[in-house]
Amino acid sequence: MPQKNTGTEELIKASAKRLLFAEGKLHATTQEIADAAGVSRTSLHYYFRSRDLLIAEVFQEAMQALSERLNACMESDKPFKGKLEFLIDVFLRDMASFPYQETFLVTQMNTLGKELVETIHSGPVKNFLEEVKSEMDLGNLKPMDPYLFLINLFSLLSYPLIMAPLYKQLFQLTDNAFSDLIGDRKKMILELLLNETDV
Amino acid sequence: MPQKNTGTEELIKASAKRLLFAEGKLHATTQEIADAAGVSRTSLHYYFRSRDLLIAEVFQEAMQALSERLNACMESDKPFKGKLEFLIDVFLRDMASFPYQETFLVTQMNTLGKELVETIHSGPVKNFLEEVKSEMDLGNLKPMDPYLFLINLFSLLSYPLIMAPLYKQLFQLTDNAFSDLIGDRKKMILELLLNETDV
DNA sequence: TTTTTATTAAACAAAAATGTCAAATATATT
DNA sequence: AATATATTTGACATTTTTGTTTAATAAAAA
Repeated sequence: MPQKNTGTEELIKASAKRLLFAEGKLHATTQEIADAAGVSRTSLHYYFRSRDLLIAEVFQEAMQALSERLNACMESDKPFKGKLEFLIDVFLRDMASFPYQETFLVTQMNTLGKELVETIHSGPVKNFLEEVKSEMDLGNLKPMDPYLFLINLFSLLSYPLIMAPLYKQLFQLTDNAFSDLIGDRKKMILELLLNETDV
Repeated sequence: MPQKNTGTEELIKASAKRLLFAEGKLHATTQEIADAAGVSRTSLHYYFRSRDLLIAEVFQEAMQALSERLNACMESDKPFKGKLEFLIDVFLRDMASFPYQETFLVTQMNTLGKELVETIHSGPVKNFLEEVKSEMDLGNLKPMDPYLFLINLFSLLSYPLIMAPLYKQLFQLTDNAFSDLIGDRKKMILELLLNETDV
């Protein structure tokens, strides 16, 4: 393992993430990853020993990052609606660059066991859920199980970007037509989830 | 290729679909598929010549089936709300048995080109979208681009089931707790999408 | 400059997955 | 029952992917 840091290790991980999360090549080979990083396949082994270890590391980092992103939004020092908007902004941006990240995580959890991740869970969710509950009591949100509110929120945020190729095909929409369609997703989501007419 | 029909060919396809769509093993090997079907790997080659051809056939069938399911719901002889409920029922049932079908389709479209599917598109969507528009004009639905209504609908239907393992982990929910949560999904979706309090 | 150390690469080895073929088994037909 | 045909299998071959080793290159330290 290297002691000096030339950035190659991070470059390889970043390239792997690009292939896996951005392009949706969920089983990119070591060769493809090395090519994407512009290094030889041997370097990949030098830094990570095996494909499995590289994938495991990428998985762990993605899981950790997701959890932290979630926490950062939910713990931010804002009123509820501000937190919500922050969360939407953050996750929409993330989905735009890495639409297949969640898909990767889930398929990994399916093929491998869940041993890898048993450490990870998002703490601040509970507090945020309390806030959601309060907002419902205040009549600002439709009353429902606060977990469902969150799941609905993430559904509306993520799914359209994950399944874009499928719906472009089924609905016969061009790339541009589709982009226009989901262009103001934030507004759409807020209108749907908040009990207001003007958000 | 066989002339008599002993069901083996269908059995192999069904087993492949179970692995791919139900268990989310998006790159099941020929051996795994053959094992799941209880036949030898050679039979798989006898019927499909190669893994690629088997996958292509499964892909095509799934795409076709999806499109037809969509059409059947949208063309059904019911008032709008009936169609909508029918569609929700059909797709929720489908998601319960094959949660990773859409994921498979999309990742295939990403790795392979889109040449395979250029024939497939859902015709009756356009008519249904007209109906959606009418309902909006009548004030029964929040006004928005009708395509967005559809995409929101599918998001709420599919995403929670696709990402179940991830959210169980992040929210620290048991299988039962999660099932309870999304138990009455239909009611939830209708409440969210329709401009009524009692659906 | 030489010596050490980190990094990369090319060649090779091993493993895993796919694909082929000839023979065996089962099924139907006469 | 004998023959023909459909189906399945086991053994082998090929290809693809992964992993290792050894030597070359580049960078830093002495």
